[in-house]
Amino acid sequence: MKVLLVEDDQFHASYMEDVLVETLPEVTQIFHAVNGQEAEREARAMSIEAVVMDLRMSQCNGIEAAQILWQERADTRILFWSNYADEAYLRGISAIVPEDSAYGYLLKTAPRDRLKLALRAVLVEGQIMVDREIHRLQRRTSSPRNTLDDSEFAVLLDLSLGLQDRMIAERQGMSLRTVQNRLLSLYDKLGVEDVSDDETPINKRVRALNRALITRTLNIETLETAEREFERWQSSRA
Amino acid sequence: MKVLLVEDDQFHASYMEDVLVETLPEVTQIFHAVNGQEAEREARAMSIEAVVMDLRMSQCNGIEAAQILWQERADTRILFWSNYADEAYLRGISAIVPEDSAYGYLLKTAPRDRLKLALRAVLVEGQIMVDREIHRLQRRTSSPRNTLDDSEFAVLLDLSLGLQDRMIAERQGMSLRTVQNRLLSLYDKLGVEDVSDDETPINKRVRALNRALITRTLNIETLETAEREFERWQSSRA
DNA sequence: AGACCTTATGCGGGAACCCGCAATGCTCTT
DNA sequence: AAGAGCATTGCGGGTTCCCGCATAAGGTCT
Repeated sequence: MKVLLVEDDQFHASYMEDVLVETLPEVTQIFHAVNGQEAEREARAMSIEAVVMDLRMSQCNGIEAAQILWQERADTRILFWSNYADEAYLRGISAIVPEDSAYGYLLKTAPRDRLKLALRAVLVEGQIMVDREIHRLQRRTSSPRNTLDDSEFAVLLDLSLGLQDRMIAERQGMSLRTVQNRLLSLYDKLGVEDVSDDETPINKRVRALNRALITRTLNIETLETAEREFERWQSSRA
Repeated sequence: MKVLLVEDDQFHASYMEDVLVETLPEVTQIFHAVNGQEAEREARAMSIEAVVMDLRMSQCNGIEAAQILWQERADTRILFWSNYADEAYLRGISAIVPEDSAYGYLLKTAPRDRLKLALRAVLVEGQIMVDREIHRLQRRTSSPRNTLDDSEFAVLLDLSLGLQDRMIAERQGMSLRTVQNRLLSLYDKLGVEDVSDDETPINKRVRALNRALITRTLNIETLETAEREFERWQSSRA
């Protein structure tokens, strides 16, 4: 089995390589890439079917890279391996994972044993495996039922790009007023108060983006990805 | 000399420890911390005068930790050591560095030789040293003269918190209209177009925050820090 | 079936925002 | 000293935003 390791931190890369050879005797070759473009080239040239992917890299981020890999062959098995337990990453991944593909999401702070287990489960057995830390995070209830549903999240993405209500409505196929209702529930779930302590009114749109970032519902990579998707959508109609 | 190493990634920590003992025979003891609170305690208990500090950590971030250390003893020598060349970090540091303190900013991708040099220059010789990669970034000219001056940056921070014009004016001691002028130049420098390609008007405030994040003028840690500062400011008047 | 709840949508108004126009005051040059 | 240039501030108007109120459609429970 050939494995592609996409990781721009040399220490983490060599650690992972070490664990790979120790854990999986099935592995015959390990290829390297330090960003998304390289990963794409390598995977195509070497017909890779198992990948370990860092999420935060310079250039193209891990989620977009994974999307390209899965477009080319949907049965690619990918273990995402990240420093951060951002809800944004998990949402990004579940938005692009093909029907019955194998993938996993593990934190870099996971102990060696759990890493070994995840490597075998995902890359060899083709299972789906998500680090408990991350799963727990998704179900958190810091404020009452603050889990965003898909349409709310889509509106949040559009908002974060700076789109106005009218454009969001057009893009989401909603009426103007519905978009505004979504925004209302977004403000609620993100904990956007209409006034701060000291009777200071705030700009809710900006505040919503701020809160989404601080709670890790969004992160900067998400914004970049959303931007590119918006441009594609915009050019695909005219 | 006692050195405190603040770093939550074990690989990077052991690498740094390795380089430290190899490079600086002056070092007698190396203490460890994995976040800002620990760093504060250790530094106080051990009367530390030289620190190597990661910037992105869970809990308290590196810049706030440094601020506390410098408040307790202004002659502490700190080498910041980060994965990311965000302008936001550099601004955050230069905003809190005391008069003639020694500090440095180095990327983790820097080669071992440059790291050794920086360690000696900052921790032993008390010089100031900023990685060329970062310095270059600060002077970038992707769009014409897009370097924000201090007052523009302050307004950007307030905007990113979701403050309205009136409140920004009060906090910055400007008139309402002046704040709006600052916003105008912010929109200009951040490349906020009034319309996208396809005649799609946008929400400039949100767009400004979006652009600031994508260009790394701000990052999420900056937002968190700004939030705490705003709360302090707000409670210190009433 | 009828009461009830949730969701989508329309309407209207008050507040905030964006920004052109213009007046004032400061600095710098000639 | 006069004029050019820039920052600061006020005013006014057009637009967007936020949201209460009201209506309609569709689902659920008794």
